[in-house]
Order: sequence, then structure tokens, then C-alpha cells
Amino acid sequence: MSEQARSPRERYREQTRSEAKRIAVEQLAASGPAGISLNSIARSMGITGPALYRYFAGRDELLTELIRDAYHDLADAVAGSVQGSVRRAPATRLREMATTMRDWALAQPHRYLLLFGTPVPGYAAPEETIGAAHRTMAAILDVLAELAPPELATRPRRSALDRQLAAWGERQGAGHLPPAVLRRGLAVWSRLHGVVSLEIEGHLGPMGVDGELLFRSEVDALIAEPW
Amino acid sequence: MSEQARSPRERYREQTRSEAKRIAVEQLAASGPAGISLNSIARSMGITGPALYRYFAGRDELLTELIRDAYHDLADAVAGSVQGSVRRAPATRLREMATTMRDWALAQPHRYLLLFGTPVPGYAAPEETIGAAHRTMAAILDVLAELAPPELATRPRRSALDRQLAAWGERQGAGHLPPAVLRRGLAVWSRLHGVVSLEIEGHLGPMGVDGELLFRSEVDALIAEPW
DNA sequence: CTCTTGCGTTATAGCTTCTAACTAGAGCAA
DNA sequence: TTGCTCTAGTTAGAAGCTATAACGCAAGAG
Repeated sequence: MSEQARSPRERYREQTRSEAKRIAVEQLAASGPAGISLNSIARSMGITGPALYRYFAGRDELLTELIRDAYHDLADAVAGSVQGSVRRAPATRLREMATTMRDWALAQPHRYLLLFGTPVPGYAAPEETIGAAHRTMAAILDVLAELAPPELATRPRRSALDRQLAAWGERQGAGHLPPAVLRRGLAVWSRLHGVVSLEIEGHLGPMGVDGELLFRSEVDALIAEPW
Repeated sequence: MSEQARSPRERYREQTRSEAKRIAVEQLAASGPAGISLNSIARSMGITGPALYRYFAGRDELLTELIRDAYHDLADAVAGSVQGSVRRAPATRLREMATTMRDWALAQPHRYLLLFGTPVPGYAAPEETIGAAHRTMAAILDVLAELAPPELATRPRRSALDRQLAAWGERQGAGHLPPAVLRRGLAVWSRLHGVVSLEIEGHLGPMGVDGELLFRSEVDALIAEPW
């Protein structure tokens, strides 16, 4: 708590900002990204519309912060799950991590969609946000490194995808991981995202399929997949 | 061409409607769903805003038609690919079908996201749209049925997911397919959606990963996956 | 204790969706 | 061909949005 409360003014400012964001998330949940309105947020807070422009440069900046927050939240949840399950069996850890991710998404679909749904037009991911995304991936890789068979490190086959992933790994300080683990990490991410987003967007409903069952089946397949 | 040209008026009406939709898709591509404006579409067409309300009950109806059209387009593309590759090896057919899907999405990401991105608030999938979605799935299943080993039909194991899928299969007149094929169909759909949507939304860019390579890797895994 | 700085105000421009009321003209029917 | 109907377009306007400008007040900074 060393950087907070720099001054009463700063404190107050931060408080108003976060209340505005809280209400924005409510509106997001109620009527999607398009339903977020600075004007009506201000009204909810008992101030006039233009007053909010002292706190946010505009609607886009508010949106961007919501995205930023969501990225960090999700990364915290996933990394927390992985951290909390050290000492358990690797397959169990992967299952738990996956479940954490899905639960996070199901609990707040609108926020998940803010990250992985239709990109909001004026938004370009800032460095820091990318960092949070990579933190999530790092957690996934943590578990996978443990799940992978030991002899994997000696396997030399390097495809083009492997090289791209290796370059990313270097930049992220995960250069020590075998290519196959990185590849599997990408597969985990994209498959989990596939099931979760289909479920959240309601595409499974009309088929009468329970999202959780499909999800479990996909996670099982990931664990069973040969290296 | 028996139902078209019922009357000059009807013809003209249909023509204006489709021009409006054409412009709407342009706007969609340029600035996302939020950028679609009846007013500015009208302006583009050389008429005033309210005039368009003779053709569409409101913005939501226009949006809904764009979604409807996109569903049918995608279904046509996928079904067409599957139809066109009869006589080829099943694995090749699957690969081609998958590529068709990805190409369709890459060629018009905004339209893909209209279907599989953040759901538009006021929109509830009408029966007919669901039909198009199921047509896509039917095409996938067509290929998979051929790819599956013959002895599969004799395998009795029926999970809860299998039962849900079987019920859907009955309703769709695909009751003859083995449960494992239906399950695999769901996996194909969700995995393809996973990679494609990550790529389209630009999540692979910051990692330096080429979407096509990841895509191929996932398709290969699907083909190699044991039954 | 003064003075700066920041928060909130109102007013306003320009955009949006969408309704209401009206006009002109195109197509249909006798 | 004549006459009627109905449709597509018009303008006007309400209500809402983002965002900027100009102004006052009050609280923290020094």
C-alpha cells in the first residue's frame, strides 16, 4: 500500500474512477459493450455527463481500462489456480486450471467476450495488456512442462511453428521449454477458448449440448494426447 | 427464378434492401457492428434516413439479416466444399473443409465475428438461422462418418454427452450416425472455431505465431486422434 | 492565508435511432 | 385511358449519445 493515498485528491479521484468502472461493468453485463454510456454512468453516480470526462478522456479510454482489468483478472485467476495446485498430479493441475478458466468465463461472460469476443474498434492492446495475456500462457506452460514426459527435451524436430514459438519463448524468458510444450500450450489455449466461447455465446444451446460435458471431453482429449 | 420478380415494386424493393445490406457490410468491415448506421447508409444511397425505415423495421432487423445471410453463406461454403470433394480421401476432405471454413473467415472476419463473436444484444437466433448452422454441422459429420473406422458402429459406450448428441441427431435426421462421430463433429467445430477466432481477433499476432501453422497443426491432430 | 488547481456545472454542436405527418408519383384495376 | 390506392420518399422533431467550451466554486497546496 505504498503507492496509494498519495494525496486526498488522488485517493478521491481513484475512488470515483473505480466506481465509474464498476457501473460500466454492470451496463456491460446488462446490454453489451454498446450499452455502456458515459452519460448514463454519470447519471447513476449523481453527477452530470461532462463531469466524467475529467476522469476518462472518453468512452474508448473507459472501455480500454475495462479490457485491461479483465486481462489481469483472468491472468490472476489462472495463475492462482496453477500456483495453488503445486504438488498435485500434473493432469489434475491441468484439469483444475482449465476449470478455473471456464468458471471465470461463465461467471462473467461479458468480460470474457470483452477479451475474446469481437474486438472493440478503437482498441489496440497496450504492452501491459499483452503482458497479462502472456502471464496466462506462462501458467498454462507451467503445468504442461510438468505433464510432458521427460524424454521430450531430447527430441529435436523443429517445425516452423516451433521456431516462432521458440522466439516468443526467448522474449518471455521461457526459452528453456521444449518446443512440444509450447506447441501444446497453444493447443490448450485455443481449444479451451473454442469450447468456452461456443458455450458462452449460446451456440451449444440449440444443439441441446451441455457445455460442461463437452468441456470435460476436450480437456480429457488434451491430457490423453500423445507427445 | 420463379419467386423473384413478383411485381416491379417487389423487385425494386428487394434491390434497395440488398443495396442497403451491401453498404451495411462495408460499414461493418470498416468499423465493426457499432459502426453500422441506418442514417449514414441512407445518405450513401442518396436518400434520407427515415426512408430506410420503409425497408427495415429498425437497426436490429438489418443486423439480424446480416447475421442470417452470413450463416447461410458460411453453410453454403462448407457444404459446398464437402460436396465437391466426394471421392477424395476422407482425411483430405476434412482438411479441405477446414481450410474452406478458415478461408471464409479470414476473407471476411467481421462477418465471422457477427456469427461467433460477441452476440449482438437484441438478437435471438431464429429457427431458420439455426437450420443453417446445423447444415454446417451436417457437412462436417458427412466427412467424419467417412473418416471413422467401420467397426465404430458396434461400439456401445454412451456417455451423457453422447445421449444429448443422439437426441440432436434424431431431430436433425442424422440418427444413424455413431455417437463417436457426433462427438468428434463437436470437437472439430469447437477446435476450428478456437484457432480461427484467435487468429481473426489478432491474439496470435503478439505471440508471433502464424495462424495457418497453428491451424494445420490442429487439423492434423484432429485427423490423427484415435477413435 | 492566499492562490492554484481540479471538479462540477450549463450550453452547445453534431451524431444517432426512430416516430409522425405529409406529398408526390408509380402501378393496378375498371 | 382514367382514376384510385398505396408506397416511397420527404421534413420535423423527440430523446439519447459523445464530446468540447466556458464558467464558478471550493478544497488542497504552499
